[in-house]
Amino acid sequence: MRGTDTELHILQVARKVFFTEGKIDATMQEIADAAQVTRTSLNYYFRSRDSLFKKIHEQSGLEFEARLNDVMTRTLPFREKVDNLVTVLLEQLQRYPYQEIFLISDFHYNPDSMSKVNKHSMQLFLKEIAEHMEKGEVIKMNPVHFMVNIFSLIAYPFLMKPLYKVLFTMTETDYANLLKQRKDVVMKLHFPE
Amino acid sequence: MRGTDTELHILQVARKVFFTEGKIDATMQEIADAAQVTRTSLNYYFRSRDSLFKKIHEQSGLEFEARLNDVMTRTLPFREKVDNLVTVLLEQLQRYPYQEIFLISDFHYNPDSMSKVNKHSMQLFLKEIAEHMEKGEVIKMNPVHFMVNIFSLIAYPFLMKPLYKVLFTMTETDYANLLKQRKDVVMKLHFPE
DNA sequence: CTTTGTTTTGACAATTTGGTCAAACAAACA
DNA sequence: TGTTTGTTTGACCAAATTGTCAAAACAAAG
Repeated sequence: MRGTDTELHILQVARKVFFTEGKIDATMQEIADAAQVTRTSLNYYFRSRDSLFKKIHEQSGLEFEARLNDVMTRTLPFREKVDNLVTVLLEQLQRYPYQEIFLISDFHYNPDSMSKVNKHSMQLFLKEIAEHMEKGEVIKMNPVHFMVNIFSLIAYPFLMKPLYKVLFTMTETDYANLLKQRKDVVMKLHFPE
Repeated sequence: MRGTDTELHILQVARKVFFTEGKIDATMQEIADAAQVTRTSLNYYFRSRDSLFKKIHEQSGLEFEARLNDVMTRTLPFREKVDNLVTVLLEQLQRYPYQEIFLISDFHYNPDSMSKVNKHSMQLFLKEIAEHMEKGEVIKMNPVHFMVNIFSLIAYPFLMKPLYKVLFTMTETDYANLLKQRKDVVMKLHFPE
């Protein structure tokens, strides 16, 4: 596989194994197999498992954060802004439903990994939410609750898919449809008719 | 330590390590230390790590499910019923915030572990929700969305506590207060004035 | 065709983890 | 007191996993 950028390829595959398939404790061998390289190659490109994981973790975190920042800081009518925010969330979770879980699990072993999160644009956005609540465009509540609501209502159904499919007796496509409707649910709950 | 019920003690400690502290891949040694017994004792009482985990998993699942069923089938005014449901959820997540996550992670390796979930009382409750929506007591939507909303709005903030504390720049007590307000948020969003 | 620097590979060592076992132990009992 | 029963322990082994290394394979440049 010379010539093609193996390093990038491995990163993408590993990311998929971890964050898409949710194989939280995938071994180097599993990742190597998935990427169709030998395990030794993994150590050649990335020193250790830890190093590989950290790289993916960080890269993914930054990427996601950048997209969120992007949406939150763009000048747009508030409702559209929230709409875009939800879209970004949906896309992200479609691709990497387990990323946040990893973040949280990892936290117990690297408690400082959170500290890098950029809080500034969130603070600005919270203020913006408050303003639009004043104007009556949005249901009134603590803006933090508003954000927590959006994240929760979108992310959790993705996480719990295996369980909820059974609990509510739904087929794969049923559940996929349900997920598609989530944006609508979120918007209707928070924006008064 | 004869006389005292070591087995039960170990179960409780292990459960705490797994589901409360979120140490998703705690080793036998870690659990042994936490329970202040030797690792060999763990194998004496429970054959293997797998067996120990399964026992906790199953026991916890049944316990939680029983509490949910209990609430959903009790005859009560609908609004109080939902109120109780949320209370049960809150208590459960207060104690074992990571239980559901384990369930999901585990799913990849034991896909059939979900099949035991009791779907009957959920189906009944979904019908009940629909009826009360007809009467206009609850915001109208697909009852499945209603349930997913409740679970999501309550559970996710518990899971994401480490991240959200940082993201929203909150102290421990600030966040604890936020969590206390979640029931109110859920109710206000779904029950019209 | 040879040289050069990079990539890939297989064999190996080190570590971690889970599980077994026989011996030691303590309490209950004959 | 000596025996039985259930519990605890430390010493082992086996399997899985990670990481290293030197040699081989390779592609491109000279």
